[in-house]
Amino acid sequence: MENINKFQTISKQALQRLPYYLNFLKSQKAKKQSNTSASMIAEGLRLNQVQVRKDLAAVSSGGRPKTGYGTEDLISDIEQFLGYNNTHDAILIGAGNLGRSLLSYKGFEECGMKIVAAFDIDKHVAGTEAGGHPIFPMEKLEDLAGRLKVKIGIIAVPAESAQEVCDLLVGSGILAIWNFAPVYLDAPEDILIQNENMAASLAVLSKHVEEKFGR
Amino acid sequence: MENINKFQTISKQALQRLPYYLNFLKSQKAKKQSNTSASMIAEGLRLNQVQVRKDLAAVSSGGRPKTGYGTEDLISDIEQFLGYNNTHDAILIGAGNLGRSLLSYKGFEECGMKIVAAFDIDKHVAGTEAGGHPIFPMEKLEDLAGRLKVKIGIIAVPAESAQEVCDLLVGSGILAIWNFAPVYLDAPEDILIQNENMAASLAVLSKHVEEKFGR
DNA sequence: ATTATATCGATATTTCGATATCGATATAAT
DNA sequence: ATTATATCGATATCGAAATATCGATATAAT
Repeated sequence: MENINKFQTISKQALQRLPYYLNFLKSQKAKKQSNTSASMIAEGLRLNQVQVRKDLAAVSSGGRPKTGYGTEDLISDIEQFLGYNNTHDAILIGAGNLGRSLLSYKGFEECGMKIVAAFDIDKHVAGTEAGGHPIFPMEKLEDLAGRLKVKIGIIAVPAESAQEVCDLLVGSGILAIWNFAPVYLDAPEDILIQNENMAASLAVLSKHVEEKFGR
Repeated sequence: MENINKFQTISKQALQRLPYYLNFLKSQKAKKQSNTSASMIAEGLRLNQVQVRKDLAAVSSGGRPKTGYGTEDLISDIEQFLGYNNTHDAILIGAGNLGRSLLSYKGFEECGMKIVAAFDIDKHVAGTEAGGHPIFPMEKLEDLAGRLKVKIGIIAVPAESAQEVCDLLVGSGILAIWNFAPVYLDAPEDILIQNENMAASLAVLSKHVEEKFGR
């Protein structure tokens, strides 16, 4: 059936659970489980049944009483919803330690993102390549990003230059930024900034250890 | 039902904002700003004033009307609170692409975490080193982790083996796990699992692009 | 000294996500 | 065919986090 409300809003939290469902569903498929219910996912991932059911309702309408969802159907509904099928191009800025490992990571494409070019301020780095991606000097960014109509930018530069790079990206027509620098980025409201801050995660970890273990 | 920790007076969300405050405060310090108010932080990070004030109240009591907080005092209060001062040892499992770049990342120590050893299932990898850290075979994990009294484990293995590694870590007395595998880990309730799932972040990004741009 | 004001810190309100409840229904069992 | 039940999906409730409001107070300006 058609999803009637195509502008249906799903919460960021729910969105972030979907990849976990996907992973679970794929393991179900590997086990030849042709049907999977919301309750099974909830149990496997130790989540609340209703929460899973609500999340799935936003993505698929193929659920049937007693049997649940067709495993493969649900997989493809989620992938469709997340846009894994039509790949978005991305550019990466900052080919240092982190940048290079992102460039050589092979898992992005199956999540619908393809890094098409990388840029670095360092003239010695520009001209080389990493993970099969060419690295260009920063001066080429605006022109290339515009011509390739790239919509996603990945910031892997040091904290000090992150805002500058952000401005450059916004100026080049980027719609979403994946920010690996540990700073808040100031950008227009319609630009999505997704922060991947290791320090923030670490804060949760070490606080827990402090509390459990005293210091 | 929910195990409320009475000593935990701060939410996970607030905890994750602290590193951003820290970064902002350090840039203030670099600008010779000896005092910083909650309102300044809120404006700089585009957050709600009250939210920042509440977060700060949980970590410091040095705020004064009209002047705000002493920049350096607040920095050290936050660092103290997050445990950046007394370093926790960690071990990393899985010296593949991702694992190796985590091993060579230099920023963890200033956040109070030090990777003391790495492990890998592959006999060819064990015996080598990465980022100045020795890599041991998996068999040595339990013994080493126990003797070194390590409390943090970092999982950087493929999805398939993540649960197995998790069990091993829990058995070795680990208190908190930083999980880079895109799977839900089943562990006792008092073990903290902090998931770092790139696919989840990507989901948010690409959904945004889909919505803004159509296909 | 008096006044104005920026900021803190406490309390109230709102918002939003998580959870509980319950009726509807497709399937399996009898 | 009838009945039992697992599951869906909708609605209601709950709770935590975000935000608004406001009084108290330290500092600066007059």
